Amino acid sequence: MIDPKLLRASTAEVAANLARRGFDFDADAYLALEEKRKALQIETETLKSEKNASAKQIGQAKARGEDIEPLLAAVKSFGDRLDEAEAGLEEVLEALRDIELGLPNLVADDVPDGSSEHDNVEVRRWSEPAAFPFDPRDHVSLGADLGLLDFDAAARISGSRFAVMRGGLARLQRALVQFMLDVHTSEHGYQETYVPYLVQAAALTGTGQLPKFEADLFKTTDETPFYLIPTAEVPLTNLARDTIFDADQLPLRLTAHTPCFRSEAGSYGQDTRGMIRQHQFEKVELVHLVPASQSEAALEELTSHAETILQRLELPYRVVSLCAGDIGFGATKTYDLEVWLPGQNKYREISSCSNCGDFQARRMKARVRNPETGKPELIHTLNGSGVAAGRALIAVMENYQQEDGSIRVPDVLKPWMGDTEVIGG
RNA sequence: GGAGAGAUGGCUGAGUGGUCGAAAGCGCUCCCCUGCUAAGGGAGUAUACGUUAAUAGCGUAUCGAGGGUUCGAAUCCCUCUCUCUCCGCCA
Repeated sequence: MIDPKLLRASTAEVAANLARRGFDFDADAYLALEEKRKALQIETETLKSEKNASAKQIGQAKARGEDIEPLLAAVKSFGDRLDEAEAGLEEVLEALRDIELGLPNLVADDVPDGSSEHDNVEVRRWSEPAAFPFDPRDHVSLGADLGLLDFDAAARISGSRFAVMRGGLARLQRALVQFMLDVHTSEHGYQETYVPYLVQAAALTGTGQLPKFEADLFKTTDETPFYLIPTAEVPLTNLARDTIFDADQLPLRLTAHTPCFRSEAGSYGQDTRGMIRQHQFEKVELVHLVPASQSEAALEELTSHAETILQRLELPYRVVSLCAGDIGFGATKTYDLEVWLPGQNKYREISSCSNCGDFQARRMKARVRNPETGKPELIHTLNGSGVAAGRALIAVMENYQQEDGSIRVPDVLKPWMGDTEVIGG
């Protein structure tokens, strides 16, 4: 959520910032509502104040043993007026809340202009795509020939956009997860965390997936439904919900390996081949909870932590700074890591690292006590994939493939692969 | 799933319809006293929102959550959530 005070005081500036995203904010409608809110709130609170004073007088009179009948009569008329004012106020507040929850975060000043992914700016590149002495194949073809990646079986069980993996390939994904968790916990100072995969709507509202992106989520049909997490960002970041941290508890670095579930509504026709875009995939997530002053530096660090994984795996990648038009709803600035996929002959997103500023913290009331003033202040939250295991698996398959269709096991994964040095072949 | 008990401020814990945002103690902050330490005395010590130039005043809300009764609810009624104990079941 954008700071309501800022929204109120600097409506035009906020609208201009949101316009960089291509978001059309109806400032006039908002301001009209806000004016109504102000009038109604003042009226309501004044009436309540009068009512409270009257009730207090009655109590005092009664304590003195006086006749309270005349006072009672005088107070009767308050009820209806107050009910009416309160109902009106509630309606306006709800409308305002809908608007506020639907507004994306402000983008940072150093976010490049642009309207789509084509305008994203490459920040740096690591390593170079290897030259293959043969025509590199994509992971679908490799996996099928190995007999270890089976979309047909998945389709019989669950439908499209699911995968079944077997043997060395399934193990390779597990190795990737283990490797990533170990690096982040032992070298980057993250606390390994186990979290629920089913969450309440409030958690998703806290991180910003709701109310706007319900269609992208899987949801149970209970009266109070559970939602399947689309990313561990949701439970990890919500660990800060409704809490006031002591200054010395921050910064907090959390990591978790979870499956992620996405209905991918609106993605039909995109990446239908293979394992790039699935309803269910594995991911190691990184989350930082930091005091406001530290979030810019934290984004650089978090991004470098994700980069470390790709470097150790010796996978060529590039870092792009997302342009204003491509940046996610809750983020104020985002770096995407794009890994080289020889089978597709292009870079594809494998991690997205975002600074959400206080946008999520405000929604979930996550605060830290300022040691100097003693007052609670909103924290800043960051998240990033460190990295997506499914896509990392694809990247390893395609970058480590050999002419006979077998796949070499990257050196750093060997501790989890037993005697297996090559899958297939 | 069944039975019972409970949920109050940073913590402990009082409060069963009326100056209760809430006693008392602990903790914390400041001041005084004081060779040091210990002890002692005094004052202060929630959050959010609104109004405002203001983290000054003033107002509103908050005693697990949501509804209700009442002029007035931490206190009465209803629904829900969570925690604890016992039983059952289970990985």
